[in-house]
Formats: sequence, structure tokens, C-alpha cells
Amino acid sequence: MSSKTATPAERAAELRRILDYHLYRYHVLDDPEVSDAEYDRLFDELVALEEANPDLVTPDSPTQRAGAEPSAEFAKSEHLSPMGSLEKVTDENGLRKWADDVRKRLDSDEPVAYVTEPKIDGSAVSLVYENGAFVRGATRGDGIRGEDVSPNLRTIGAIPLRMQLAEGEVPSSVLEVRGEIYLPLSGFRALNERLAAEGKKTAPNPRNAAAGSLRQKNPQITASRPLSIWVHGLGHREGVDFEGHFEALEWLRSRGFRTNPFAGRHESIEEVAEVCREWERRRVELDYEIDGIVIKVDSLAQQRRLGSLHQRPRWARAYKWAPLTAQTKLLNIHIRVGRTGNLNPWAQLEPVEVGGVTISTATLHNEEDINRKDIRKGDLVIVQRAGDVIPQIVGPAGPHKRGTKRFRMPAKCPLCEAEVVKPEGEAMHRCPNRACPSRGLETLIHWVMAAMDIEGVGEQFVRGFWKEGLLRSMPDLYRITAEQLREYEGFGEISAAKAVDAIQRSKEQPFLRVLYGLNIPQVGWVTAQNLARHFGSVDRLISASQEEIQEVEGIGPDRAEAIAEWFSDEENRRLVEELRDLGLTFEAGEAERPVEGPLTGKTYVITGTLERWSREEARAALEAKGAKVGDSVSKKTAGLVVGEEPGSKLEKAKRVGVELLDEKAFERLIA
DNA sequence: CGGCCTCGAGTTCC
DNA sequence: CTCGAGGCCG
Repeated sequence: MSSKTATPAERAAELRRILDYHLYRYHVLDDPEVSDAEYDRLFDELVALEEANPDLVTPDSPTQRAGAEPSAEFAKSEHLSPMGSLEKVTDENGLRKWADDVRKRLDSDEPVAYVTEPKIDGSAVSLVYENGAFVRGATRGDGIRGEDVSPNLRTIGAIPLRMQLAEGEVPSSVLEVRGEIYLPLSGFRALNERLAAEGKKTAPNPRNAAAGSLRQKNPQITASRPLSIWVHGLGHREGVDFEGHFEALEWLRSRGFRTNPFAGRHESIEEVAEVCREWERRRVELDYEIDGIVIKVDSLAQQRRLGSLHQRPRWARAYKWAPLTAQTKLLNIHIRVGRTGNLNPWAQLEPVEVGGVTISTATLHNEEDINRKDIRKGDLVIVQRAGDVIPQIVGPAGPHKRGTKRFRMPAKCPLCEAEVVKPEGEAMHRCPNRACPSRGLETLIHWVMAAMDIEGVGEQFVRGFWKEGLLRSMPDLYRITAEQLREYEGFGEISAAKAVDAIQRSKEQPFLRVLYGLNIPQVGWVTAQNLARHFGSVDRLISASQEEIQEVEGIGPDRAEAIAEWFSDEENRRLVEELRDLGLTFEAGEAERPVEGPLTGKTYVITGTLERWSREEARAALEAKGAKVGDSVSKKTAGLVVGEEPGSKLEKAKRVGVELLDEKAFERLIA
């Protein structure tokens, strides 16, 4: 190399070109040409040169990758063209139905080709290049605007700071490159080992680790994480165009971007189905997690004709595999007694990873369910995450271990030893003892967390003071003093005063919440609300006959009987009186008045996460207009508010033809 | 009586 | 989210 004759500016430019080339060999091609030591030597030379001549530093210099200062927070950055999300299909029928729909919409016999790519379980980003140089990049955000994480993206070696141009090529003035940032599994394991060694919290799965790494305030930390990228498409572009998506991928690859080697172009949907089957099997071979296959109509002209619905392109689908399953040992079956006295068996499992999280317990519902599935203590069992969330035991993985026995519910309550009962025709066993400690404790937890929603007072608080004997019933709660709290660990002067204040303030909670918190069998939130509205006060409810209670909306003979019986119990009446004396609300007020509004009589359901609203805020906004907010979709549902990462409700809503509302439509509705 | 629809209750992980 | 079961309508 000719550093002796070149000017510093020439040498700096040459070094940048060489270093970029080696980064590309290392990160994108995975085929380094020089040793790390040699790379470091060249890098150090450039650093020295730039330090001596600060005016030679360019923003796209390899030395600038980890140089930025930690930022206070990320700025919002608007995407030049929106980042849509993908509709999913879960089986081959769904895939074929989509293909039929595509053909119908194109309305001709013209051939349709598809491009398949592994669906990377990572964090989506959009990178902006101006005249061939990386200028900024942002997370997906709500699809319209994301967070500008440019300093962190610069630290990722697989992202070119400068595109590789052909000889004499004039680069596009503005180009949006779309990709998925991910953490290789090997890097994920190494990261967790390091975090564990430093006594820090480990990351639950590679996707969280990647997303978390990308949102680090300090780019130095991001730089220490072995993040990489698979580039999978283009957004806004000027000066370049393509006929097909696959052609665009090849172009991106030739310009130095890391595109997935397993992307393929196929002439028929049957070929696509074969790819999906193949990768479901082969996914374990990869050094990164994929949760399906992305399928796109190749022709950009066809894409334009198909268009989008609710920011979801009609020309693409995500084929997502059935929930992951795993095998593990069923160590034991325990019994928990709920607040109503129901006995719930649950499984203690040898911890096992399913779909990125470690599962160690799972519910088993009831005796019948356990024996129908033929699950026995000591068995190797198959575990899956239903709806991608709740762990479930599917059944035994093979023959039973020698000496295992069918599960039998204990004859006596594990907490109070009372004789367990099982009403004819019902699935659940019950502990009939009203004085069973489980009832009192679980009722208190329900009161504090669900009904009264007392800030700073939760399950641990109740359990702790229950153990101390300070707390046996709801009235006890209102007699706890700050002085008493301070005797216990974790409470200082301020926190004790705060907790007592929060408890006292809960006396202002409306009648329907009090009714809900009393733990009357068959009375949940909705029934409590209906009862409060109908009777207006606890006195009228107490003096009502079973027939009168049955007149309330949603209450038939069964519930009416259970409610009348609860209020005829001497002890329960004393509880009501005591709470009334303490100042709790037993008269209906503002909260019980039905809201009359433009949406009265309509029921809406919410799924997924909204950008600007929490679930509770969205619910309150709808209710303020008179609407009801349900949690399951049916034909009677007026609309489904769809946020990010919607659940199965979206599928159902589409099946029964319920109107879908994105966040904007939702905001118009409540405006 | 059958078939929705709605409600209640218990749930996992972080 | 899912299951079980009560309520309601045809």
C-alpha cells in the first residue's frame, strides 16, 4: 500500500474503503479475508489519521460506528412510506384461500409468482440512505412513525454505512431499506452467560434481547451486542425501480446489503406450501429464530393492483407455524384452592423452554381433564403455549412410566381438611368450608387488586399481613395504621403513610366495585354493575326475593338463588354492616348511571396494543360514549379495535364479518 | 332443546 | 386466553 506517497486525505479514503470491504466480508458474507488483528491495525491507522486531521472525519467513516454520546431519549422519526404489518395464515388451507383471493382480485389468468423468505423473529427497522450514504434509521413504531435509533444502528457491522455502487452508478437520492434486526442464537447465549456472570438479569429470548439492545440509550452497549440484520425489502425510493420483489432483493444484495440466502421465487402456491413445510422442519438448523415464512406476490405491478387493507398488504402473508411444543417431566400435581372454594390442580414441571420462554408451571383445570388427557405424575409430557401465551399440557409423550397412577383429587381440602364435594354433573371439586383460609385470603386479594384497585397494596402485602394475623377480613384492612405498617420490613414513613392513604381513599370506590369485591358467587364485574343499577342500594338488594333478583338483566334462576342465599347468611350481613360503618359506599351513584351517548347499545372489542392509548383508557373512552366493551367477538359486535400484534380475535372478527377499526378510526369514533 | 352469546374464574410470563 | 356454564332466543 502506498501510504508514503498518498496525501492524508487520500490515505484516509483508501482506509475507509478497505475497512468497509473487510466489514462486508466479515458481517455480510460471513467470509473474512483478514485476521482480526490485521483489521484492528488498519482501523487504528485510520483513527490516528483522523485524530491528526479532524477535518477528514466523515459521518460514514467506520470509526464513527460507536462514537456517539448516549442520548437522553429517542426522537420520533416519520417513515417516508408506511411500514405495514402482515396478515397471517396458520395452515395450508389459509394459504390456498389467500392465493385464490389474489387470483380473483387480479381477475385474469395471468401467472402469479411468489417470493418466500424466512420470517425473522427480531425487531423491524427502516434505514434511510441518501445518495448512497446511511443517514438515519428507525424502529417500526406504529408503522407511520418510529423511534430514531441511528446511533445504535451505526454500531451494527452488517449495516453498510455506504452502499456499494457499480462503476459510475449515480446512487438513488433517497432510499428506504427495510430489514429485521436480530440476535444470532450463539450471540444470545453468550450475552446471557455474560449478563449472568455480571449478576445482571438475563434476557428471556433472542427477540427481546435484540429489541432491547436496539433501544439502549448508550450506543457503546449496543456495540457490545452481536446484532445483525436481514434486509428484506425497500420502502420509499427515488431513481430506482424494479419489476419484481425478488429482483429488488438481488439488487440489494449486490449493493452490499445482507439479504437472506433462503429467499426463493416460486411459480405456484403449491411450491410455496412445500417451502413452508420444509422450514417448519428445518428451522432448528438456523442460528436465528424464525416463526414462519413471509410470502409476497413477486410482481410489483400486481402488488400495486392488489393494494392494502388496514395497512396490511393484500399481496403478502405471514405463514405462522402452530405453537411450539416441548417435552418435559411432570414433577408433581399440586392443588390450589381459589376464592370460591374451587380446587384447581396445577402441574409442576421440570423447567423447559417453549417458544422463547421458560415454562415451569401449567394449569390442569380439573380431575376429568387430567384423566381425559391421561396425564400422570412422573410422565414425560408435551407442553405447548396456547394462543402463544398460556402454557398447556397436551398429553403424555409416550407410554407412562412404570409405577405411575391415574390422578385422583384428594378427598380432603389440602388447606382446611374439610371433606371435598363434587356436585353431580359438574367438573370442579369444591371445598365447602366457608371458613377455609383459602377463601378469606383469596377474597382479600380479589378485594384489594381487582375490586378496589388499591395502589401500592397487592398480593404480597395481603399475604404478608395475613401471615402476621393482622389481616383476616376486609374490615381489618381499613383499621391498619401507618404505625403498624412501619414495624414491617419494606415500609418507611412515607410508604406506610401512602399505603394507608390509598386504603382509606378506596372507601370512595363506587357501589358496583364494593359489590364485586364481596365475592358473591356468580357475581363478576358485569353482574355487579347490573345489580347495582337495578336495586340502587344494598338495602334494597338484601330485602329482595329470589324472584325479584331474577328480574335483573343477565340473571336467571341459578344466579338469583346463589345471590339470595349469600345475602341471607348472617355472617355476610354482618360483613356488609361493618363495611358500611367503616364508610364504604353501598348506594348507587354516578358510576352506576348508564351512559347515554352516540354509541349506546353497541359493543366493541379491543385486541392488540394501541400506540397512544392503554387498554383501560380506550375502554373508558368508548364507555363514555355509551358503548359496551366486551372481550370476545361475536356477530353482534359493532366493531373490533385493532392494535399492534392483534390476537386471535382478529381472525374471528374477519370470519364473522365484524368491522375493523385501526387506531385512527377508533379515535374518529370517540371524537 | 339447540345454538349462540356472555359472563365468571383461573391463568403465565416478565 | 380458555374453559365451563348460565342465560336467552328461535
